[in-house]
Amino acid sequence: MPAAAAPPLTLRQRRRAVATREIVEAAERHIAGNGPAALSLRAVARSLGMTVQALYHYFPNRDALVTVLITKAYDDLADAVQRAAGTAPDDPSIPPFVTAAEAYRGWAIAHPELFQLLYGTPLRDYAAPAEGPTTHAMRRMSAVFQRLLFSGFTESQLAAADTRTLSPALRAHLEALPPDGTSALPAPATVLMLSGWGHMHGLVVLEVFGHTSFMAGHTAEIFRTAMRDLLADIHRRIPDTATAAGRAG
Amino acid sequence: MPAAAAPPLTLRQRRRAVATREIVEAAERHIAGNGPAALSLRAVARSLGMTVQALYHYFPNRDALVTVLITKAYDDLADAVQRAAGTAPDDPSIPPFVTAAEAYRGWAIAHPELFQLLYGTPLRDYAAPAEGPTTHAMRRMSAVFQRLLFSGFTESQLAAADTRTLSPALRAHLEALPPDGTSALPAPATVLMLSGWGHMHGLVVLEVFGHTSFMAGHTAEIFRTAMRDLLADIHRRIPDTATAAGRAG
DNA sequence: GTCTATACACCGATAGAC
DNA sequence: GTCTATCGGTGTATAGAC
Repeated sequence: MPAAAAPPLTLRQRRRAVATREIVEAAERHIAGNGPAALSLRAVARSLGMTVQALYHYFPNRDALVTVLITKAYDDLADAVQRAAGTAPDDPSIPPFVTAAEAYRGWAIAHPELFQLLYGTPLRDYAAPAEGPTTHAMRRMSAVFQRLLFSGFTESQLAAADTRTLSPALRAHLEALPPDGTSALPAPATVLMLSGWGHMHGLVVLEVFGHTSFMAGHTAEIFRTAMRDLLADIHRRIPDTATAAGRAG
Repeated sequence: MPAAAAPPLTLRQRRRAVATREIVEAAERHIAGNGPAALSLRAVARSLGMTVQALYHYFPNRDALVTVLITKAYDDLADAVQRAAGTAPDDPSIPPFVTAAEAYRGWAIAHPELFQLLYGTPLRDYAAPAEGPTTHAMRRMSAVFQRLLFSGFTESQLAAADTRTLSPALRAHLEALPPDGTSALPAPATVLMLSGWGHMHGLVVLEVFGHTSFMAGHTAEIFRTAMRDLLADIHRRIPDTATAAGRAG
């Protein structure tokens, strides 16, 4: 064989990458079918026609696989939100923020078990790696929503947003946070966004976890209504200035 | 359920009731220490110094125990909210609704594992009995919040609340719901309450499940601020009797 | 890299002796 | 009512053959 380095290591690595991907996909299928709590290396191996021990060659333990799955799910969700935020809605009367929020809800409903993996009861005996890549996906979503909620307002407008008086400690804490978007957000705006995040997330969580079954097929309409109101309420709390385009209507 | 006037119990029945109560309490301790997913009859038996088979004499299977635990947790939570709603706040500037919402949050933080049992990922292989007593506790909380949000407004005011236009189907569905409080709620008010429930619940869920750790010790203040704003936003959407016109912005 | 085999823990549930 | 014994299943993880 020609000694000239056609790197066999690369081939190896590629085979390994393919196998790893297949394992992850099988794990996702298993979660989708049986819920996050039922995830086990045995089950994944079974569904691939392998034995458990083969998997240990790709993942040192169950936690490593779970970490990959959580990271991927966070990224999928952030992708869905970001994509929706960049797509012009069919109905021009629907604000882009509402479209993005509906993408959040839509992803959760389309992948309820993955959503549970992210936002449900933490997995037993699973310790998430500190400061993992989940933070990265969170920041991406945060940046998107930040833009959709606050673009068009100046920093001084946002700083004057009508939240209740914030304690100096809270204000200091908020202003010391690393910025998610391009620039740091004034403390009142951060509070508004946090509250709005809770609002959006809460409605989705209640629905996905089955606590709004009495609302039958009307949850989409309620969600849209709530998100439009949320947006309006946040904007109402941001004062107009002479130069700012009027938003009321 | 409170030990109100009950028919005389035989000694056997009383012993059995005591034993049952001890089992439930042990199960609660185990959940509090290890999370809902770790609940098993074996573990409970161990912590009581019994064998598993003894437990089967009190509960036909694991699901029966879980159902009792869930029911009790719902009732505890509803009790906490109801009690707070009936207590005058120390600070008169805090609306009773905010006090009740803080009781909801407080209970969740004090009993995070029980809160997970109620609102987290559904337990694997557990099928909740249809229309169980959980509905009862939900109705109680609903009635409390309904009163705290809407008392002082007439039904016609509530009917004119400024939600976006609701589809006839949704409106019909909402008005056909069995009333939680003393009287049926007009459709727009129900939408506002549902949205508010999601808002409150979402902030609590994010905190209890560890997604707001970056807010350190400031979550209480943020929650209070958000709940005051929530209340104000709902009230702003309910027209005054004098001027029944909707507001534009 | 993948296999068999194994060790050791856990679980729900049942049968039958006392 | 409580016990021992047992069945059949889950899981994580390791050792060693090929």
